Amino acid sequence: MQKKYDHAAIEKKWQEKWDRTGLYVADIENGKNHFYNLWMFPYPSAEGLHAGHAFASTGSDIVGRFMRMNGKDVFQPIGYDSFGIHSENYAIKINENPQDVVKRTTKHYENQLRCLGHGYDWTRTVTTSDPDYYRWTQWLFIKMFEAGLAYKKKATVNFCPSCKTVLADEQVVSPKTAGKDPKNAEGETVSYSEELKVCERCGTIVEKKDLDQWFFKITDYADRLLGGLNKIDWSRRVVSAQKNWIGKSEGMIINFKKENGGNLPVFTTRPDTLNAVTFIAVADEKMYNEGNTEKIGEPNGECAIDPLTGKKLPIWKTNYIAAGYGTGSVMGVPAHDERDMEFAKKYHLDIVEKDPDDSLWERIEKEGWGKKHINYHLRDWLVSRQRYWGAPIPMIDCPKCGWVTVPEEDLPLLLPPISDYKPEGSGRGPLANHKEFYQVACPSCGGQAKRETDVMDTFVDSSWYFLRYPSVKAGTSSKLPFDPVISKKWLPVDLYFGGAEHSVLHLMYSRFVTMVLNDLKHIDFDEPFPKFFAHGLMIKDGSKMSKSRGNVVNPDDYIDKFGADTLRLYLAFMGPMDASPDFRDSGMEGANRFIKRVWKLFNEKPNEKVIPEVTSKLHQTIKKVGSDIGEYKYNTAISSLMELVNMINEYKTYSTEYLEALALLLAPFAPHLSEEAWVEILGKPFSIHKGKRHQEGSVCPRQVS
RNA sequence: GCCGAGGUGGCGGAAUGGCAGACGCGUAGGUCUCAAAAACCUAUGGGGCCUUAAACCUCAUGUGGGUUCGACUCCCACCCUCGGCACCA
Repeated sequence: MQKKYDHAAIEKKWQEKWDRTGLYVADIENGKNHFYNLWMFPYPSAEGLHAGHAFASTGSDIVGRFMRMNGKDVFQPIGYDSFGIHSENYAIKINENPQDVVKRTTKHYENQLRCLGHGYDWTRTVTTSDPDYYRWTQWLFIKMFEAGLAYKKKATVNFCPSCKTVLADEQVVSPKTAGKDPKNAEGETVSYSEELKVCERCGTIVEKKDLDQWFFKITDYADRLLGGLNKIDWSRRVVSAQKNWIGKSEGMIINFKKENGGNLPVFTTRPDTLNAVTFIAVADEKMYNEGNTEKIGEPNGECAIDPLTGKKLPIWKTNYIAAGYGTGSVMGVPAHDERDMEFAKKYHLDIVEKDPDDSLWERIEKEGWGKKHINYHLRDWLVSRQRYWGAPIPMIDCPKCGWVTVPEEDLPLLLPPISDYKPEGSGRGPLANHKEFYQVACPSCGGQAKRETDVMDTFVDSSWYFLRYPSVKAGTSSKLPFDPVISKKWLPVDLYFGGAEHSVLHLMYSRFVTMVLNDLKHIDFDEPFPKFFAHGLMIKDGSKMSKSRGNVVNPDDYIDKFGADTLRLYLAFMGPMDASPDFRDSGMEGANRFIKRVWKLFNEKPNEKVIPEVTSKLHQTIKKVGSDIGEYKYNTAISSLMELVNMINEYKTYSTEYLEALALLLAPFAPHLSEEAWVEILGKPFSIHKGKRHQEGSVCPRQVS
């Protein structure tokens, strides 16, 4: 009687042994053939990991296992993006302190991740809300400030009335992108319109406010961020999204002289159409109304002079010019611009039909009317938040010395435990109610000064975490954010695996921070992720799996019922990793059937029957599995394994050669089953995940010859 | 409007110039069983031909053209879906 495959016992057994023997602990100091395999760390939510996380993390784990078996020293770390509004909101909801909630949720995540059977190095984890981590986030802020790349400025910014904090431009999106029904400040759902600008997190329509805020000067790096895209191997849609966001336009700034003196500069990408200009349009913020596409305007009473003809050009105040872009004014050329045409028709302005003249580019510069200019859509990164659960900004405002950094030896600047941590929406963070926090002596002159009471956005925390993993060591506190020797060896990340939803958020901020740290000589590379793979988003019942839609699938139930190997196999078999798979229960049975069939195969009475057809199929399969993993097409790798298994069964050729190879090929996808077969049935030395040719004490004959 | 990805059975998907639909799900029939489940076997794109069977014919990869001995695949035009940007001058 053949024994049944007891997935629960077998998976538990190997997970414990892997952990006990440190199978996945990377040799950071001595490893030579390094492969830094990184998956975007999750933020620990109350609900725990859902099937989308399992899909993505399994996709990353398969590559890691494959590389390890091929002799790479794989470093595959994991951590938690535990600081920030998402964790804080949940704490508020259940009326607990975020510190306690995070302790619980990270533990839950760890358990879930372990149950999936991923090969993480649990000796080097990162938790962004841990003082030993965020002291270095504060260090980063100080470095930014010292380099002149952090500044506080009063500006018109986006404010979310529900989150009661300002947002970065990148966190303001269309309702479609947010994946939520748009809501007004009172939390009522409003009718959908693509024009609406909402908070990426909660879907609430953002407000404009004039507030004093901290920015990072990412615009200084606009051109490098754009240029760097050409030298990295990233999914095209992400490259495209970053290009669009940076939004480079090449043109000219032309200085029109006003009739009564003074200049009026305009930015244009079409100086060759200067010969058809008939008016000047300037932005008027009072007329500007979000989402209103009806063009309105009125003459401001002045005129500018056309440098070509000397004619007077009326200046109009309008709502169709964006104040924050270019110079906030444009030259109106109805003949070559639809919007100018629409405006000119409505207000009966002149329309001059003239062909564009390329020689104008040169002439305008020669005559001194204007000069070439490159404009970017990208704005500086707003990093301060009027919330509690984040890294305090390490800055002190002294009436005498101005803004002074907290001395590095005083880091971490601890986030004090307070009970009134809920946001008020007053434009100030909860720490602003705590004198004992903000009343400090100026580190420079010793006089009475005031500490900044805003905290940093969670995207600052995650902008550098990948630098920390290799240098961190459990149970030790650090003297540096990252060790220069270790970083030189292990960074940049060899393969970054994650979702495309962070295209212009985390993925751009990380590139920016890396470039800055490179300029400051802390690291010797300027692209953190030379290879990034964007997996698809998991779909359930036709829409993106998300908590707000209530269509999340908890992987735990499936692990209980079928085991992690079945779940992994099912997730990997659904389609190519960059597609968006639709989660269905029905397919799970098929994956489980395959696991059981393979188990049965390993338990057949061995024979040494070798059939050329099967051998040939085996070799094709070996080739295909390897190349498919390299392209993240696990579905076809698995289907070829299924074909192989079908053929072995058909011919009843249970030879050791076939079974060993099958176990090895299956190991990245179903690590527990293959380990059990390898060690317990085939009698091979632990562990299959070291790969056949790289096991201690076992030398492959092929390698000897 | 601009940039990017895509469109193939009932479903997920395979095939990137050479037998379209691999592999899997589902469905139908069968074996086993007192029965069911599980497992296994067989069939499974549409239409046609045929007493039966083997076989055969024909249509079919979003639409319309083209290149080629041969096109899901390459070229041109268009339609639709998804992602990003957008009164950005």
